[in-house]
Amino acid sequence: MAPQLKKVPACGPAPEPRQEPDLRPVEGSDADEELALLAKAVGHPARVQILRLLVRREACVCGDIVDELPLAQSTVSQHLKVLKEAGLIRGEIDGPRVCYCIEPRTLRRLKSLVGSL
Amino acid sequence: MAPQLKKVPACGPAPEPRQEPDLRPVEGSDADEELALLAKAVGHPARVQILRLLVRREACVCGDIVDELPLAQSTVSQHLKVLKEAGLIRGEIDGPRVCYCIEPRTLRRLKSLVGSL
DNA sequence: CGCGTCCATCGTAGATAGCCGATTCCATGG
DNA sequence: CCATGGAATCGGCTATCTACGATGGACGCG
Repeated sequence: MAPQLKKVPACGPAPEPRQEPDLRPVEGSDADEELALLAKAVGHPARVQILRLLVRREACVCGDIVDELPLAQSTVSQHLKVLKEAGLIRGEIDGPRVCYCIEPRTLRRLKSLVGSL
Repeated sequence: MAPQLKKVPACGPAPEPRQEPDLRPVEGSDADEELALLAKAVGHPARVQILRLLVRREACVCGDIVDELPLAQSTVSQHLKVLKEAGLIRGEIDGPRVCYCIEPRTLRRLKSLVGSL
């Protein structure tokens, strides 16, 4: 049959199954800046909700996020942009839609930085 | 005369040596809100620096924080207020000075919430 | 008492964040 | 080709953040 005619979600849940140790330091002014940047991105309930959505579903949802949140489409799009700029999520064009998924590396990085406190 | 003339730092490093498990859930809309609030408080480099300072020194520093940061005293005071309102630090009056220290419970809570992502 | 120290708060100004409706962009489907 | 629908961006408004100097209150010392 066709190679894939199903809903292959464009951005897979695990493009890197083996976890690199992430050599960057968790302290120092650079790390402080990085932690502040990531924390700021997480520092809004809607964005936490989006992150949770994307973590929960291994697959990446697209505009379903808009339906899930009590916010206008444009507002959700802005929150997605913030998360994307922080490197916490990734968006890929999947045909007519856009597919978002978490960036596990950055999420792990955030956990490391918070854990270092 | 003076009950204690030693430099007892007013807020000890461990007022609760045994760690309660913290029964609150790490998911749900309440948890999302809580995580967003804490993350927002951490979402500034100066505040990350302050937290690091207070974690590093088990003892609580007071206005030394001002000397440590390249900011005006009033600005530092505001950052301290933000952290205090988030419950991440605690301030106690220690004679003529004010003594700040981290609130280990809240910090642990933050780690739990971030870890749940 | 009067002074100096330490810290919080006030007032202000500029920047940023959050929200929305309206518009634009763009890949598909007809 | 144009039409459609999902998504990003624009414009504008309000609210919050960040920073600072200045003011004010609490405390200990001389």
